[in-house]
Amino acid sequence: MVYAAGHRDEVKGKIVQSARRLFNRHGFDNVSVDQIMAGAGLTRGGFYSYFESKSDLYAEVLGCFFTDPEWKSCWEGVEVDLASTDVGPQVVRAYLSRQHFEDVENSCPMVALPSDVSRSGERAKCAFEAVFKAMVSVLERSLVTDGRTSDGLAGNGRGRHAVAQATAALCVGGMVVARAMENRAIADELRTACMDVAFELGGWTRQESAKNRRAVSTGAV
Amino acid sequence: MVYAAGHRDEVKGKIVQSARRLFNRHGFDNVSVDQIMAGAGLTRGGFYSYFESKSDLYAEVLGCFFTDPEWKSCWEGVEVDLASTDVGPQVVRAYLSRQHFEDVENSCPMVALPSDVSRSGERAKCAFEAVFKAMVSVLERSLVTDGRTSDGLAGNGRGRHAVAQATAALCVGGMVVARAMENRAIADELRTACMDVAFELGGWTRQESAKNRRAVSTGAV
DNA sequence: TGTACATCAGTGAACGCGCGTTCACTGATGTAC
DNA sequence: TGTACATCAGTGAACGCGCGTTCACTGATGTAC
Repeated sequence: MVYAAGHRDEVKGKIVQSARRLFNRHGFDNVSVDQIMAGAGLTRGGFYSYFESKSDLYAEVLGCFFTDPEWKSCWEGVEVDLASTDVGPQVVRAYLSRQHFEDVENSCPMVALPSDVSRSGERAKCAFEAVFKAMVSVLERSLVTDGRTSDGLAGNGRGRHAVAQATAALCVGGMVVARAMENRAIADELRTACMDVAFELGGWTRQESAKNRRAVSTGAV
Repeated sequence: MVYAAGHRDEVKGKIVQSARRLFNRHGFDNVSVDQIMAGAGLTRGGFYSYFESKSDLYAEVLGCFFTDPEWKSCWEGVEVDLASTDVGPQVVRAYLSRQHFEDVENSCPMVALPSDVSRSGERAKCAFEAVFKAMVSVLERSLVTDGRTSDGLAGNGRGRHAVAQATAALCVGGMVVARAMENRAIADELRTACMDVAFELGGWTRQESAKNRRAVSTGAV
């Protein structure tokens, strides 16, 4: 054996990570195979011994966000403990954080690539859907519905799931819109507004929410 | 004068509309000048007597959504009466409707092109921001906050604005995510969930909300 | 009225460029004998 | 131990293609005289 076992897997991982960063920043069509391979420390010729085509890589890149059990790649540097009981507020806070807003390269693909995926094929859409389902599932588990059952929204299984879905859509939508605006102050305001409402939807404490608002405006989160 | 006055404006409008449909469907980079001009019944050569470059056209296309005072291009075929007092629920219902979900060509640019815009320059982002501000403004005017002032969210000017911003982000996010998913049933479920929560945020009646749910599931809206 | 000319929106061939993809080759390493 | 060979990850020149952009040209119409 000329190369160590696992060598190919390691190189393939480097290519995927390079592609992930570049796709997040520039979109699928504005990134060339040359750039991806250069980002992995290689040259273009080797690409096709690892992937069938550029589209093939695209699907794999989107999928890797889901297969990563820790979702680390989404919010690198933001601590989220999935085993914690208040994982919901943690996820919302991390998702709508200034860090996630600014770190485009390591962003959640739902924020960086939604319109690209909606124009793509089945594989890309399935990967996107899996990421969204995972987010909804995490939020649903930590929804606080006590005392809110009377409003008919969060009172049963269907309602809990619906509220979790909407909360996830609110987080994704808030970030997507914030990233597409020119005025930074309005983008910050929007993130805060979405965080407040997401906390209300989740039934999480107002203190948490107020803490978030301060954190967003001072840039600490 | 060889051609009638207004001829150039009319032709320019045709090019912009052709570009709008094509950009919405395929994104900026996957549409060629040839295709745009063909869609307007012309050939490529004439393009540069109307626009400085393809990017120039892009900014103009995004801007035209905002300058259109009726937002007709966003929800063609869905009736929204901006003078009506319950314009809020109307906008939410139209925005999250099956028609808007399916009619990609005539879609709101915030749903069809958000990640493209976030990678674009100042002009595109300003146009996007203007569309979002217009939507927030419409929603804010028809928020019902009576009886909700005690919760501290919608009790003052800042709160009303924040709730309107979050409601808009929820509508945009719900549609963006729905379009990027593979499973149509889950996309429908998500639209319904977002509509219910948006109605709750707006303080609009539950009957309206229930009506929406039926409409979504039967495809009537 | 008729002829020559001016105007200008639109045409389509051509240019240069970058991209996705292919493929003959390199060169470092392990193996056979 | 030494020599010839096999393996294969990675290289980089080359191909074909489509794109954005340019430009000399066309042809329909109005105007001058």
